[in-house]
Amino acid sequence: MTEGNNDKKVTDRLLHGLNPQQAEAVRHDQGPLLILAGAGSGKTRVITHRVAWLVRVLDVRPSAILAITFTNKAASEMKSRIEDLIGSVSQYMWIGTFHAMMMRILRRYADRIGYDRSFAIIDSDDQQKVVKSCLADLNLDEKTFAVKAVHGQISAAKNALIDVGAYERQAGSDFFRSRVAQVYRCYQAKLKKNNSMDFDDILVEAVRLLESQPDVLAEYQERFQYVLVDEYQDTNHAQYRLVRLLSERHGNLCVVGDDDQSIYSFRGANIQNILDFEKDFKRCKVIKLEQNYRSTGNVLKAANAVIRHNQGRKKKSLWTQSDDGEKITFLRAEDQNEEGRYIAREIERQVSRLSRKTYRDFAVLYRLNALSRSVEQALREQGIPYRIYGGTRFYDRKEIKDILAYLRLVVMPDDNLSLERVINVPRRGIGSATTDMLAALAERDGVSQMAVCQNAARYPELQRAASRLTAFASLISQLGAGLDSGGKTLDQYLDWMENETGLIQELLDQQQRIVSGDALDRIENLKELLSDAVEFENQVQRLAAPDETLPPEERALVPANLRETVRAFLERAALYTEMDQDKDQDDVVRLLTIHSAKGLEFDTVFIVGAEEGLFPGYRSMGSQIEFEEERRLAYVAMTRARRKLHITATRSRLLFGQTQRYVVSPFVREIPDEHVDEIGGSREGERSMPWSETSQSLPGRPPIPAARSPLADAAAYMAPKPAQKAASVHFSVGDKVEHPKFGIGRILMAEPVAGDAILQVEFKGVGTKRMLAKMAGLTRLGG
DNA sequence: ACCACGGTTTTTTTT
DNA sequence: AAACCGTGGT
Ligand SMILES: Nc1ncnc2c1ncn2[C@@H]1O[C@H](COP(=O)(O)OP(=O)(O)OP(=O)(O)O)[C@@H](O)[C@H]1O
Repeated sequence: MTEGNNDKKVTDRLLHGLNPQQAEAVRHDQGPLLILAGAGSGKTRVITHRVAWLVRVLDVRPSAILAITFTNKAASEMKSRIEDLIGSVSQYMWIGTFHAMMMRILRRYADRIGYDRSFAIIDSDDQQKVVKSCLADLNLDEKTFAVKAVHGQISAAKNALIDVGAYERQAGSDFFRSRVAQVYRCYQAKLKKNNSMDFDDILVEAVRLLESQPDVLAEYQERFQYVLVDEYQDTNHAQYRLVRLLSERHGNLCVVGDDDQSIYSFRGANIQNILDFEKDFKRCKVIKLEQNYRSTGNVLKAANAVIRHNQGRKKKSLWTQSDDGEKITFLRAEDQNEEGRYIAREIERQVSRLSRKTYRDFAVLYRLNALSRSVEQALREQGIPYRIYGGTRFYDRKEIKDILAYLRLVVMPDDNLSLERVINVPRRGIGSATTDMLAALAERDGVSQMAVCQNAARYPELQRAASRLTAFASLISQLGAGLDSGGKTLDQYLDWMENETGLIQELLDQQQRIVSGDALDRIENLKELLSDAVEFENQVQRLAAPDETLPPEERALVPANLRETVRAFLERAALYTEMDQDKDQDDVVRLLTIHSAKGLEFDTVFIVGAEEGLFPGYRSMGSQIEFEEERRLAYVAMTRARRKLHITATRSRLLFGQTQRYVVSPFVREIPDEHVDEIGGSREGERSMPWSETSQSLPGRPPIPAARSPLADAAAYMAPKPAQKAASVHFSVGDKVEHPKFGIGRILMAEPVAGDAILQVEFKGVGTKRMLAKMAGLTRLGG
């Protein structure tokens, strides 16, 4: 098949908006291809167009294409761009993260390597718990063997594809490592017994599956004629192995990346993967892209000047056609409050001006999540809508994890980890003595803990606790019945469950006793999960629509009933972050770490906390390797800006409970003077300038906190907030109501919460109760 | 079994 | 500063 056979219009369209090097990369046909290029040079665009080209011009079957992205968000963007280019046949392609793609394979074949195909993915929280219980089993002291450190070792080993046996051999008689090896062994055994994998296992077990099952390997090797990997500089060894395996048959592997943007070594990413690609894949073609389309001159030249200080990188000469644009503004602020106020004021100024900027044009980037606090506060005071990404994922909040654990328990009753999580949440009088016994009995009889609960009466050891355990087991089966009884949507089911389990009631009680100030937030989060479920079901329905021409193999993965929808929902909760579901059109300022900003771009970027010790972090300052990774991080941060870059540093900062004095980050000092305007002091040394000189260019003393605007309040929400169904709750204080259980009562208080309302109702002869209006089953009595 | 208290520890970055 | 852990009283 040659290009000549095809309509010139099609080829023109697919090459439109590409420079000659990009076009060359797109048109490349057989054999390995490395696209090595600096920031903003259109690498991602090349992958997208190349995929379209393969299908439209080279007549490659869409299902023969595997495209790996770094985040789920990047995957959905790529999907929709490709769909724009070639239409809905793009549905047949595999586009996603390594983890998401390997899950597809594992869901089909995990039984070949000793898992049930419905295995669960455990999150880092559960990972820690398992490590802890292994440490306890092995009588290892958590002081000497810090849970995080041990888990870090295990995770690193997995990323490097070192299995338990190999780790044991390597550890030899080394005191620490040999014990870690024991924990590693125990940890894997426990996961397997619980039919679970952790995040790393998704890759490791996929490798093991492919390497041990020749027919499975052959199937996918045959299938994937073309494999493309974006952000290749941040792949780890397991991912490298997967790429090799999957592309081996056809040899059409295209990887795209920038060694200067390798910033995930803490997660096992190996920059050598991209540096050695030419050696690794013989007859490899290398294309460099050198024109930057993203940033204005000053931004780009400054970033180039900084990254040039790194040793052992592949030299690139990035240039741009666009003019120099505005200089970078560097602010030396007195402290974090002034830094925050500067940002808030600057954003407000740009938005209210005629510069036609909107909030979504701005992003604030930082090295540590902890730095978001002060910025957040300043934005809130100015009434600027914003959203924070990172930190604790929405799905990782305690209350969300609790309800998800119930959900998992309903579809997989044998999941001991989930059972342990919720058996006493809310309080059911099942304490550690009972749970320990429960675990021991399950272990002894080789059954799941749920099975023991179901037959608790038959275990004399359980004594009086037996009835509580049976009650718990019947709660779960009752929840299961609700799942299969039909007629419910996912969000309705979740809503029902949140009440049935007593989780909501517990939070209501907590709120009443003012024990926990965030009980209300938690209720809101639980309600937010319902919105999330609505959105998820909509997506599922779109996929399941009869006009979607999915291949049978893929269609089998689309949930056909509520039970399957629940499984899919759980899987998404394990794999997705709020960033992945981000609606770009939401008009809010974005606050995120530099790591999570990789691959994104914004009109105006603020980099905060540019102080030595923070950025670069003091830990990295002893090692050249780590110091250079910090510099790459600076490079990534700077190159996110399209038009304007602000960098701020404080003289002293309150962080982690102490105020410390800081000097300006060396990376800032590496920017040539001609690209920078300084405010508030020099980037050099500590010649502390008299503050009064510049103070008029900055906001005055802290303003009296502005009334919190509703806009800001809504935006302070971490997760996207789709329109909630209009609450069908019109109760107001003083209404007379009837409750199915408590009888007649009067409403003392009504407080709106996330599309619902918390009611405080006084019932005759029963007392005061708190309940959520929608689920309470109240009827208003005509007065 | 649960809760309150006090002392200790934490802090990179995340698919 | 805030989150976490273990302890001892109820
Ligand atoms: N040939 C082109 N003409 C005009 N604009 C382009 C061209 N190629 C890419 N761009 C634009 O340049 C910007 C950066 O592109 P892209 O995100 O693909 O770069 P990248 O190399 O993946 O960047 P990074 O490595 O920094 O994530 C995008 O806004 C894209 O639309």
